[in-house]
Amino acid sequence: MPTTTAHAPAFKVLPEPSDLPEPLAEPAVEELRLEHVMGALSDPLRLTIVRKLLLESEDFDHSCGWFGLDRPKSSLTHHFKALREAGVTRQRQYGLERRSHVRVDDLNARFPGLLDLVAAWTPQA
Amino acid sequence: MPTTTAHAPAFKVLPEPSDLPEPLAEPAVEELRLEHVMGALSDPLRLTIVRKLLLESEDFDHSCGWFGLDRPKSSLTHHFKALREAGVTRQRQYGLERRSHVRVDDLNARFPGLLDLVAAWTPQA
DNA sequence: CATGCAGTACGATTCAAGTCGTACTACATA
DNA sequence: TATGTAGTACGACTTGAATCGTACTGCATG
Repeated sequence: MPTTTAHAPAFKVLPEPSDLPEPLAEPAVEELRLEHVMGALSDPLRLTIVRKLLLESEDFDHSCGWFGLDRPKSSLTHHFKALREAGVTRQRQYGLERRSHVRVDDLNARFPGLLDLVAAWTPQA
Repeated sequence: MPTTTAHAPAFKVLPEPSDLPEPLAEPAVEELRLEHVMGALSDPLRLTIVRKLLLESEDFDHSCGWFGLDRPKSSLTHHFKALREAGVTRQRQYGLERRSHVRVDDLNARFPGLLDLVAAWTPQA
């Protein structure tokens, strides 16, 4: 509690269950819908993102700069949000960066085999 | 076989490789694209159609009336066309009816496991 | 404190998709 | 030949997605 700094309303003093930042808003496992996941994965850029995470992530989260995608930042925000809202990726805020990883366990539990298809995907010639 | 009915301009005298009508235009197996298939399967009505074909078709083609979908005919045309153009279904013209079936072998060859996900899908509560 | 950096927020534009009504074709059959 | 049937074709409308520029926030570091 700050002594009496008139404006400051104690931003995030909730006890954290782990040392990781809280994930951004996302559907719970049981809320995952095949049609939404399919919709998220019907875009080549998003397939590229998810595949790269699956094949090269080495179990780390990655900021959207890591992907080396040649698109304006606001476009990337749009696509990463689409993936998160469909439940394909989880995003956490690490200071300045918002890092993503694929919800592998959740997706394998609900849609077994789906991620294998994404990993095997190759962009159009 | 009519003997010599004056007007008849012999509509389909091409030699048929089998006794089935020719399929309507569709992508070849090697042209199937995951993003297009995903896009076709990102719609609940189309998931309903494909799942019903997978679970209840008994290896027969089915006209679009068979599905009992409560939508205008022109909407159904739209969705069956979307499925066919993505390569999910094959359509053949049987006289008046245009019957559909899922391209099970092609899809299993290119995207193994995908149809299992569709078969396990259930519409939103 | 000024600059740079990672990313969001907002708004504009463009384009595709879903939805449907109406009109039409082609065939079957009463 | 008139009616019904299974479906397409076309056009209109509406909604959502993709695209991007610009402005902004919050933090780090010179």
